[in-house]
Amino acid sequence: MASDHTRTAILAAAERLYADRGFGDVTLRDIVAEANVNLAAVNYHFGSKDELIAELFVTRSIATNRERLRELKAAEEQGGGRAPIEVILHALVGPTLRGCLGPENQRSSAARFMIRASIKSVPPIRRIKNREIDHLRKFAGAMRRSLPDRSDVDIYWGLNFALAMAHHTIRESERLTKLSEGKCDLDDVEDVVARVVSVATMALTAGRTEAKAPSKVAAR
Amino acid sequence: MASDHTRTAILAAAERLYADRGFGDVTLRDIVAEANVNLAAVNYHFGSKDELIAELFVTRSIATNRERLRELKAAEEQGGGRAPIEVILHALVGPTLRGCLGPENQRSSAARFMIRASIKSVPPIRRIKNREIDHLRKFAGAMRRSLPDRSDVDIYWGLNFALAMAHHTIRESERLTKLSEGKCDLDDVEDVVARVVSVATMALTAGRTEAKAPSKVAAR
DNA sequence: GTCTATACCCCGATAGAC
DNA sequence: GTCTATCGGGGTATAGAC
Repeated sequence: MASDHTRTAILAAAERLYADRGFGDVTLRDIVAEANVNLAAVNYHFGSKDELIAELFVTRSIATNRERLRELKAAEEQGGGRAPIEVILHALVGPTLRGCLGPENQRSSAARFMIRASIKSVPPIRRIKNREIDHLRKFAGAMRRSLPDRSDVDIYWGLNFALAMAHHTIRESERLTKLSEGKCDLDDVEDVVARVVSVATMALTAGRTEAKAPSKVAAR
Repeated sequence: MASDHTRTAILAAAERLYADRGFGDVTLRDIVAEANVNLAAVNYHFGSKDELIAELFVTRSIATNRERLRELKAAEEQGGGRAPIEVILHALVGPTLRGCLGPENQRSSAARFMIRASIKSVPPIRRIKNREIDHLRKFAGAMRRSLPDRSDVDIYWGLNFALAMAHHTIRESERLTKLSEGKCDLDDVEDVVARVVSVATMALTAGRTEAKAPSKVAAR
């Protein structure tokens, strides 16, 4: 209880510093100085630098996944076990986008930490992401129930593209702002969510893509 | 001439080792051992570990961008300065996907290096990517000419989503394979290209997204 | 169980001789 | 251009104090 003051102080200091300066530029010595604890305490409580990062990541990650499933479950219950595809996609990408985007000046250090994590992807984070497959399978199942005529392959590609748009937009938000000279407003989170959901829905509902066509288009 | 044998040997060894084991797990000492050169030679020729990685990345990156522009130019000339949107998108994502995907067993170490680079994104690589904005602007221009009725904002979002799908599919190809239990065939590159182009085209040509709608859907 | 002091080893970088 | 030697600093491991 009072005893994990050290542990908590390390987590708080680490999250703040990582959010501000990234993983590579923050040393454990920086963190322990900020938290006013001893260097060895990090290894005692977390085992290694990577596992400290992992701990921060999972905490936030679990919260997002819980919110995703909450929205998904609510939607399927309301629809009698079969939700509209837009609503499923909304549950999939909404929590993630809402957790990382939004007005810059009010972005929590937790949010900025998650953006860094999206970009850098150190080993422990990839490990955790790979364990997320079971979580994604639940969405694949809901999508299959929503679109029973669609092939599994199309479902998976739709899921992949939805996540692609959400994560890439977070990862490269700075570049998109620069490229569009500010015309793309990344602070309007609900607009971004709507755009991603809209495109992903089209991908999943449009007449079969004639994917196998050679399409030698523009091949010199 | 004979003098840059050292330089070349370092580049070759570095690319191979980074492709196999990633940036974090390969030390300069590993590289110089593989290349049979002296440790200090790396800093003499490249300045730092990061700049060595950057050199490898730009070489490959420039080749891809050249191919992209070649396809774009050919398409616009053929269409009298105005190419179909599918063809523009094909020129945008085709070279990148072709350079990183394909049958696993025939993937060059250059290709595997670029996949690592897509995932890890060390500082020098992000620096280079930010310089790519001018390159992307050329595609935005072509897209605007192709779809003159579309707003700039929609053009930029379409461009963003096209790149998102391409890069995310490369980054997370392993996860998609696992998730779909092999049903999504990432070795069939032209199929992947066709899928990305198809979805991005829909995103850009479908009736205006009613993006600003609050869309309180599923909000508990 | 917690926390501290300290030492270890390896990494990237550099200086200076050749 | 190339090499040897070395430096500062990073993460990690351990021994022991509370």
